[in-house]
Amino acid sequence: MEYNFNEIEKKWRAYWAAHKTFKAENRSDKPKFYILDMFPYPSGAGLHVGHPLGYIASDIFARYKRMKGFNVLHPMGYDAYGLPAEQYAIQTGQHPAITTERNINRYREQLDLLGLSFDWDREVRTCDPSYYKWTQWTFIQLFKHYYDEKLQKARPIAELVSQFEADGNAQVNASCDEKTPDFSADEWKNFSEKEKQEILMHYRLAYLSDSMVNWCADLGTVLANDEVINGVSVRGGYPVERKLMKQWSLRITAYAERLLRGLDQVEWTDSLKEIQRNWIGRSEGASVWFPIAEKSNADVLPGVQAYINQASLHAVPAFEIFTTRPDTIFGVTFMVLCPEHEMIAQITTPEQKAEVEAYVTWAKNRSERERQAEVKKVSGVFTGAYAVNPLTETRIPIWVSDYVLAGYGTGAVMAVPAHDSRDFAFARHFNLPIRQVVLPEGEQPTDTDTWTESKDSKSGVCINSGFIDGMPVKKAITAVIDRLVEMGIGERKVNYRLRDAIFSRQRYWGEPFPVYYKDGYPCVLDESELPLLLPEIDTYQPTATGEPPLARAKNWEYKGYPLDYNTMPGFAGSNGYYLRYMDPHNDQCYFSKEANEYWRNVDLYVGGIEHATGHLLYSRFWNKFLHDLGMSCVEEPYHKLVNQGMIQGRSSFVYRIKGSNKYVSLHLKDEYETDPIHVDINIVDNDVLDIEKFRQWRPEFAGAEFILEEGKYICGWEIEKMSKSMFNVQNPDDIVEKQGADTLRMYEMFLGPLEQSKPWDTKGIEGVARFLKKFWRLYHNSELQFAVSDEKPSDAAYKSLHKAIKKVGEDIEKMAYNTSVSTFMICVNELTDLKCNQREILDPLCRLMAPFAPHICEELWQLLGHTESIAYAEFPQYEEKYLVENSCNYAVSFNGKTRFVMSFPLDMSREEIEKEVLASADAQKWLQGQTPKKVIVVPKKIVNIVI
RNA sequence: GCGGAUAUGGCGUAAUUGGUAGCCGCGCCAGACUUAGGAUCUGGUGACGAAAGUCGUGGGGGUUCGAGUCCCCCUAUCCGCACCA
Repeated sequence: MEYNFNEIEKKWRAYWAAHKTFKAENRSDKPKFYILDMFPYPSGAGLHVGHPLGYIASDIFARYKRMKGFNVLHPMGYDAYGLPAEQYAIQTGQHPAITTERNINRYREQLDLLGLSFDWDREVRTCDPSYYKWTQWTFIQLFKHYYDEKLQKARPIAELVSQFEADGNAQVNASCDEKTPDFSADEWKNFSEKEKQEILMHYRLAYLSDSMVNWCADLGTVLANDEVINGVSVRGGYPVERKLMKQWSLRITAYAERLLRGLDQVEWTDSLKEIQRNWIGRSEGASVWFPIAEKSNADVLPGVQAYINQASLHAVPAFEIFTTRPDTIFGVTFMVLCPEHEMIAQITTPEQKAEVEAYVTWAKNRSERERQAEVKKVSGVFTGAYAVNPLTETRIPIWVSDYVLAGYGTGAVMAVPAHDSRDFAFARHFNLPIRQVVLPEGEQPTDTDTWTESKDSKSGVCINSGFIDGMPVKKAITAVIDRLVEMGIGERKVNYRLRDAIFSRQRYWGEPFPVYYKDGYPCVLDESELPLLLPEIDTYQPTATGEPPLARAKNWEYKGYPLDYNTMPGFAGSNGYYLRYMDPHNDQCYFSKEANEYWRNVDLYVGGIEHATGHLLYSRFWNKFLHDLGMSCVEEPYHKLVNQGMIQGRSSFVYRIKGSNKYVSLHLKDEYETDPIHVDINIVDNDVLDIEKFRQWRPEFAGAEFILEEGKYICGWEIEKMSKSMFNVQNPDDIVEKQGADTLRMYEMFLGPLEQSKPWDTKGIEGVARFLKKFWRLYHNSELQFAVSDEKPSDAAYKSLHKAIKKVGEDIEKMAYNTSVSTFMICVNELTDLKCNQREILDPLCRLMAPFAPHICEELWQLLGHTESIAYAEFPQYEEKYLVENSCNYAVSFNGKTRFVMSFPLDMSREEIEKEVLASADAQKWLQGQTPKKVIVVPKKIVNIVI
């Protein structure tokens, strides 16, 4: 029989489905292996060849692990909530559930064509009530917990309440908002219920607060920081502005340290870990309180300590700054507040009031985009007020400028113009003093007036710095912090760039919050009320009064109290999906303890790098929280993570002569003025345009004329993103139809290293198709009848097979599948040349290739007489004895340049090899009578003769 | 600006980790079978050269008997972060 992939693939797809071949059991004596793909958002466009790249790679690994005797969990599902379905609903009025369902079905059809060994019985969809019940449930737990800094763990909020009742909050060491007030036990007891709730909100891990959010008017919703790039939304590219809104947030910052430390325990690429480290942005330094100077015009204010001691710091007007370089405090010549800083109004002098207000208004109204675009432009205004530098006891002016960010540290900085480029630029622009306090090694102090930029101060010794003069930077940092602590105005502090995750979206297509409002403060539903179903509404727009779409829902209330109008963000559902796969049908709990303790965490996670700061951070946080609750037994959810590269498109172009409907072939185009026009790659073969199809392609090309070269129209090409608009999309369905799924699988792997981006070459796949045909023919005679003999194979055949087993085995462990495919090609070429058709070779070869090309291998496996699926057959083991060589080809080089090759027995001594090489005619020719200065013989490798 | 990665034929890539650069495939060239080929099979294919040979892994230095691989400097491209105090 000819290799009929269509029939074979159809047959085995049906077989696997009918036999539930890839069903994973939660109890097994086998070791477990959990291999997960980042589940897709089912878009309306369907899959192109780039999407399955990771799925195929993980599938090969899953199939390999099964053959190695592991109980493999390899599930798939859908990240089904999200903006595109809702945007489409707004445009068409169609319910997003309907379009989502349709897209999922299409995805499933396409995925099924690829022979992926998923356990579909475990499928999850984030928009399914039986799934989002647990997303809502986790939200409720977050609401009911706070983070205990001492235990480094989430604890029930009730424990916090007991502490408040006993001692107030002075002794409490918990993650909370900056503005959390201090209170005693008595005060707590006298608070009203509403006041108590407001206090607790400062501690909850899911909390409602007025926060500065990224408001995207075009999408009608707020966005999390990772959903905004360069001041515009990641989805759609709409402008984003800062706005103060009451929103749910998740206190992910409480976990910053654990999120950072956990990175040391996982096998991710360094670049990905680095992205997360940057995003978390830990910096060590000091928090320092600068007192506001009293109404004194003196430049030097001795006795700061006495001034501070007059009252507790909080009574003296003062503001807090964060610095990583407390050692430069003697170089502080002014202070800068961000325009949003709440003390501005309080400290600004009457004379400066108008100017400051104008600046603040201007700065606040600028979009993020404008602000970021004009980073180099210096702007600011003097408040008229002064602070006291507590160490120099001098009076320093307080300015307002938008180069200080509200979102980082305290929104206020001590400016050290000599050693900070931004402070330097500001000082120069407004003519403020610059004072050098760090002297790099080997330099002499210079007049700061002559400087054109700030001086690096990473290392060196302190100068002009009072008691730390002469100290190296590192020592000075400690010394200054000690002094500040002593004075009662500072402390060591670690600061993070990471912000809490804004968790509300003013959208319809997402999980409703299990929250109602009683007397104006939020309460969570009882767990028994879950899931809180997403209600039906008439239209998916905000209301006339600007309320989110859920405000349109009828009876959207609980026991007469209004329910929350927001829904959760797109990333909510994906946070814990990997846990739910372990026990997807459990309606009593998120997942059972047994299932979790068996599957533990994901051993191999495959997906795109685009989730580096979103999903991968939130999901780790979510899991750590569930770990604190004693539910998820392993703290890091994804042990090994591989980011697959993108498959780029190879676009084809025709060149239209300007102002005409005439097209000139690639190599002649420079003789004309032309415009390149994208042309559908389906009407181009090997860069040759099918002229007739081009004329039919679109009405405007119907009358096209051509200037040909050698009778052909040659198209130009360029590597671009694979996208419909560039007409360079390859549809996997078409390839499966034309070449087969096994060919597609192997070709995707053959393109290059998994983690690299590489273009899709429409021609290259034919080489893989030819290879599979050749592979098939190994098992067949010239009449194409199945013909495998039981004769003893030759040594050469054994060697060829075992070379391949060794290499492929090593490659799979490294996921270096591109070299595996080429190894198969080499092996099949060799066996074909050897006319090998022996069972002892072809049976293991079939198993070796089964993870890559499962359909054809199942078919051959059956022809070989096996009755069980090859999916659980034993992966072949290589035996060293077939690979032993008794001679080696030594490359003989002169001064490092290879000249010829000589073969010697492996056990030949260096001396003998040297003698024989030098005696050979080839060597004599190159020596030309000279005596070699030195001869290097590396056994089993090379001979190098130095002359 | 900071951090990370990458750079090898016309193209995608490979190189036992310091030891014969270019495996495998595409493309290209030639041949076979064919009425025909955009099918199939066989052989060739880094550049220059008639050949002997010379040159050759982004560029420049270095270490070494020997460097695509190690070290230093530079260039280009991609990615992440970016007024982060």
